Amino acid sequence: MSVATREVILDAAERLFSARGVDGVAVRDLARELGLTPSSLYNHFRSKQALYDAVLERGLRPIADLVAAAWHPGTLRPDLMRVTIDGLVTHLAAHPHLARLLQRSMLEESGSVLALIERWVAPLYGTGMAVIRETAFEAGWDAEELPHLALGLFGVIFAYFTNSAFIQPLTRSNQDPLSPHALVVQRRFLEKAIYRLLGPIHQQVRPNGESGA
Amino acid sequence: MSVATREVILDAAERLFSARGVDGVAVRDLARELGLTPSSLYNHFRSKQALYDAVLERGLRPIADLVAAAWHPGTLRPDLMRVTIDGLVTHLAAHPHLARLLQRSMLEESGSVLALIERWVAPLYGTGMAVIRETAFEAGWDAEELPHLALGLFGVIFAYFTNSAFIQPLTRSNQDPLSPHALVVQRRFLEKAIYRLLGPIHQQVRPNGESGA
Amino acid sequence: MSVATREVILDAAERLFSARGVDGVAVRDLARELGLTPSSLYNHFRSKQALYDAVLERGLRPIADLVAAAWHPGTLRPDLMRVTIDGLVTHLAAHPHLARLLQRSMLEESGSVLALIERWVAPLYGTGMAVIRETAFEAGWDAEELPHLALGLFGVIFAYFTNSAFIQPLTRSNQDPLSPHALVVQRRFLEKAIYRLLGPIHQQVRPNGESGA
Amino acid sequence: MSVATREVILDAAERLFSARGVDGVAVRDLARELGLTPSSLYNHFRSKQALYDAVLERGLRPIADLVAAAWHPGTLRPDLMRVTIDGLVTHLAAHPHLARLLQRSMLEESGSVLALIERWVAPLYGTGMAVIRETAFEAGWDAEELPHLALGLFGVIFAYFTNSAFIQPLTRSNQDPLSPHALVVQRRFLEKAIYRLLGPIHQQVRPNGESGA
DNA sequence: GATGAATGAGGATTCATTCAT
DNA sequence: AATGAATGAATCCTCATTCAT
Repeated sequence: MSVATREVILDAAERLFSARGVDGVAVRDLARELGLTPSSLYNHFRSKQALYDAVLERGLRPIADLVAAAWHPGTLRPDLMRVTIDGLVTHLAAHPHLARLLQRSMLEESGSVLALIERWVAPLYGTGMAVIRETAFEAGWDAEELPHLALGLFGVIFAYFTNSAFIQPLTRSNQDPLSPHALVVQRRFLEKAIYRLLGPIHQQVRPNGESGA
Repeated sequence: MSVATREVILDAAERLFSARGVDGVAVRDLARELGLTPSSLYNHFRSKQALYDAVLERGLRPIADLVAAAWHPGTLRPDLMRVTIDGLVTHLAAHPHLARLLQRSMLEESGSVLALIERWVAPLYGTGMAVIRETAFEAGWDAEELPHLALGLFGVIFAYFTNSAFIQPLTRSNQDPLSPHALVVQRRFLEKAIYRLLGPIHQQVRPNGESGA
Repeated sequence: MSVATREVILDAAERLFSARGVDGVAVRDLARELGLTPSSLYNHFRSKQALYDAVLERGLRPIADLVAAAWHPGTLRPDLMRVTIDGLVTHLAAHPHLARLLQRSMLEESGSVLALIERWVAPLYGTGMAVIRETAFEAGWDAEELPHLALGLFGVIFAYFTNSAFIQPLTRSNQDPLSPHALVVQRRFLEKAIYRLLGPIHQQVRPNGESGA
Repeated sequence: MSVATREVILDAAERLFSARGVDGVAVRDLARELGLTPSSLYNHFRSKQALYDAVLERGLRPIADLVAAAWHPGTLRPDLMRVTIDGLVTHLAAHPHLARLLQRSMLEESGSVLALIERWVAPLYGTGMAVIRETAFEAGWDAEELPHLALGLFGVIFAYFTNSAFIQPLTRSNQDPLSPHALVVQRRFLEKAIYRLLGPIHQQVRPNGESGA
């Protein structure tokens, strides 16, 4: 029973934190959302910060796992990449608050987030870089460009989920950015985009006119 | 004198707001940083919110201008794109807090940010979409993919400046992500990446095996 | 079994209350110290206040008894005094928290402490005054000085146990103020001091130069 | 003006803290007593603890000064002792809360009080011990008894002011323990008592029968 | 322009206590 | 006897803002 309650609390917290930030959510609000008093909440989590940590951990661990699964020591097959991307999109769509939560935490500067770096993002970044390192050279990237490429890929992949809710009012279409169709398009877009960024150059023409051959 | 003071205040506010968010910065902190009392600050700005608006306006207007300049009604020359990217990178590097400030504001949900959308990001998004619309079709993108592409491009371009400070501790190199050399690399990376995403497909092979013709 | 549990609880409560005061000890702390939950504690004591009362009663009753034993209606033999002092020192040394607990309760102003006054300290004070009254006149004290003398004696006798823990860091010696030797010295000191204060003046010279004769 | 306000606040705080302890006084109560809101109080003192520290400092410094004045390097004239005692009684009577405040602080265990020990009580204790050391030997005290004597003297001197308010309901007389007459008596009592404890033994008979010669 | 003082509206957290199990 | 969950009342403190000087 306890674990269920915990999950319910984490759900609400994830939703509110991702929407308004940790500081933007009063424990009172969270409690009201749960039909509890603030004091009762403190019987489940020692502090708002601890609750935030738990939310981050629960949300980020699957992402880290997902990315980690893409890396099989020795053999990195390119088709694994697509599977990973697909999994990622599916996960982010299933947990619509996650991307914003992650971006928020990356903007914070509290000591707790530094711990988060160590625990969750570091392995994620490490794996990502390993994947990139094995693919990027024959895709025409220089060694010193790799960290930039990594951040760029992060941007391409996450920006949609992080910012589409914000952008939506600007587009004429009133489409839900997480509708099945929108997700199909996003998945297709991501595959194409990442292939262009990480795939072999073949006869691709470099922007500054050098031929890829 | 007044205008100089105003700029000094805006500088400090931009730095603090980008680092800790609007809610994370107490007027007290800001005043202390400026060697003033909170009361004195109110001689310059009617409210904290007004100060935040001014910071956003001062920071975002050049970006909007920059992008707007890339769009000459009728003729969209591809070389303008590179100039625009260059200008953008230069501007973001010169105002290292801007990207974080923008991302923060895109995550907020206050009514004031909705106003911001109308005033700054909407034209920016409009222009961006116009540019994309003229380039993307012969680059092999479908119409319904364009909004996804727009967000993706936003991600590629801004992610470096938004998150590099966060990522830096993870990389072994103790390089300043805003050092001249790092900026050269980022500029080069961005040009290549955007060309890959927006340039003509020529004989590029599509990821799912369809020929580009 | 019940009585043993009760004693264990009272022991812990006495220790914590004397160290941090009633308000300074959360029921939670007390429970944790006992390996219980706060709720469980309430199976043993109706309220924190009731627990405090019990602690005071258990701690102060022996003192009251001790002092009461010194007074045999009619004959108050001076050697009984020394026995009483000895017993008091022994008791305070055996219950190192008692003196602080008593001093704390004398500083409080809650209604409950007023009840405590009636029940425990009043007879103690009464007996003490009776003893003093029978001894002090031929020791050279005036009638109106007697209450002052009573408080002075209380101070001499209890100050060591109340404050030695606080003073100890100031003394160079790292001696435990409750070590057997320290107690021997304290006992000797107290006997001498009380004899000087309550003993016959004989040829003692008064401070202002009047001869005692 | 500011300094006056500060004094007013410290006065009220001293009164309340001494009566109910730091934890027993809500900032709200203190503010109400001053005709302020709690927030306003925080414009004058950074925290309740800082206010408490200031109260202790203001209250204890004169005592430390007083005792320090009794010690003239080299010559310690016994008549200075009486002057010191007189001054102490006068000061404690003029600041009726001080003794309770001091006793309270000696019972606390917070880190702040440890700092207090270093700053105020340590020199006080040092000077006291120096005085005692020069007087006590020919008064018949052994070296190892001196710390006990010091605490005993502390008890004799302070107990009246610390506990008289508590004891008063027990005495029949409804006399104010701080009335001028009561203070005269207390002063006389203290002089006699201290002379008995610290004066030369002459032909005094030791309690255990040893002759003083 | 600058500032000290005041304040109302929160906001996180603690705590003693209850009650159903 | 023990306990997990719930809670109302407090408590300390922060903060944006105002206003008289």
